[in-house]
Amino acid sequence: MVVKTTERTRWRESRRRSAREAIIQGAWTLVREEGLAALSIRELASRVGITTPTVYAYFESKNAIYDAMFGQAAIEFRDAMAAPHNVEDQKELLLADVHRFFAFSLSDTARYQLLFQRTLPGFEPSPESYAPAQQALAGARRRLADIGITASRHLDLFTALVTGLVDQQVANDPGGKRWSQLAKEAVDMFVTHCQAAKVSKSRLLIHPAQ
Amino acid sequence: MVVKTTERTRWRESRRRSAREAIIQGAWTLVREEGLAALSIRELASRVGITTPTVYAYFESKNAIYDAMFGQAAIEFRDAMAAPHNVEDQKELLLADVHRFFAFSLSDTARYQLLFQRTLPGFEPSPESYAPAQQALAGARRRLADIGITASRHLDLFTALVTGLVDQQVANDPGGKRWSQLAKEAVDMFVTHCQAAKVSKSRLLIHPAQ
DNA sequence: GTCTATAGCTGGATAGAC
DNA sequence: GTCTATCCAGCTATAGAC
Repeated sequence: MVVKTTERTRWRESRRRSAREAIIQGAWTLVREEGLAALSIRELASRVGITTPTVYAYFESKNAIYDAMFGQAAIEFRDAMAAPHNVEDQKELLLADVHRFFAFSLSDTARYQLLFQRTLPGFEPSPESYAPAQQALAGARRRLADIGITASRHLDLFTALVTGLVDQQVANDPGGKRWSQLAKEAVDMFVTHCQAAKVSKSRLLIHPAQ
Repeated sequence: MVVKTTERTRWRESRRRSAREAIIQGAWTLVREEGLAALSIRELASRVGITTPTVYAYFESKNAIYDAMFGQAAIEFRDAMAAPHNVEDQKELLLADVHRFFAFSLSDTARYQLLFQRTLPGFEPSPESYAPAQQALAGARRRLADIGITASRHLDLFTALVTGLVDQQVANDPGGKRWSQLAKEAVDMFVTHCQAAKVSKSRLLIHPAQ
């Protein structure tokens, strides 16, 4: 009861800023501790210091909470990837982006799971929540185009390579760098391959009979 | 009631072979239809034509059912990957393995999810169930060694690349071949890269002073 | 807006008769 | 081994008082 009182005091303080924000924050700490799928309205309310009906005063359903979390995470992702770099070389920029993706993913694996793995049964993000993530992917496409990689199959190969590395890292060695340390080698391999493909293609254009 | 009767008839027939087998089969059809996490003992029992206590006569818990499914899937995986090939070239063999992995994964995405994605909260396969999968991974390691790729970082790069491609395919285009058609290009890229790394390393050995 | 109280459901698992 | 009946816990969500 005493504990409840301090929680409610905290609640009233945070209300001055935003009640929705406070609930979302509680949801994040909960899923970080107990897993993304373990979000429970009761547990969430109890931790934030309110009751379940109050949660429903701010969100119409549990999936609405997931959607708000997704929207927040997508904005964080876009902003993290859009921050300016202090290198010039185009290939270095691409590698820096990959490192950023690793850092973003590993700094909060629950967020990573929500954003990039379709693991919540029955949940689909709303278009509004999804939009910022699409902007970030468009940025990646631009980065590749800047070094002359535009073929759609190469974009697909790149996403598969990078998400494959990050997935392995998150799933099998979340605190280490067994796969993240392969980022540079992987980007080198990929860029070399794409440029070689381009050269052989231009040779074909010069000597079409070959 | 009439329906129940026919289900129980089917049950008695299947009992002659193996009760556990019949329950596992029902579990597979259930998770294929409703998702891996949606396995429910009640629903499972109802579909197979028995009651929940009967299920507990054959499996001590729900996770024991998952474990039996995992063990069966791991054996199927090992056998699928170990079947003989009818090509000779070592690089072709590696590519054939990748194609087999795609085919195996896409032919049953629930099975893929159980075997290769850690998505069930609280479930860990027992060592006995896991063993066949390890044998298959050892086969992949041997295949890479046959073409001179032995560096552990290259094994990690290879698994990340292949699982990345398969993950994208399973998650975003399960009926198509948007990523599976990149298998050959990806394997070429990877093998070329590893062999180039080897050449430059041997050069360093010949001229250690650079 | 926030509470108490509870509806209504589904889940895993078990007791005990047969 | 298989059933009926049930326990107990958890969940989302809501009714209605204040």
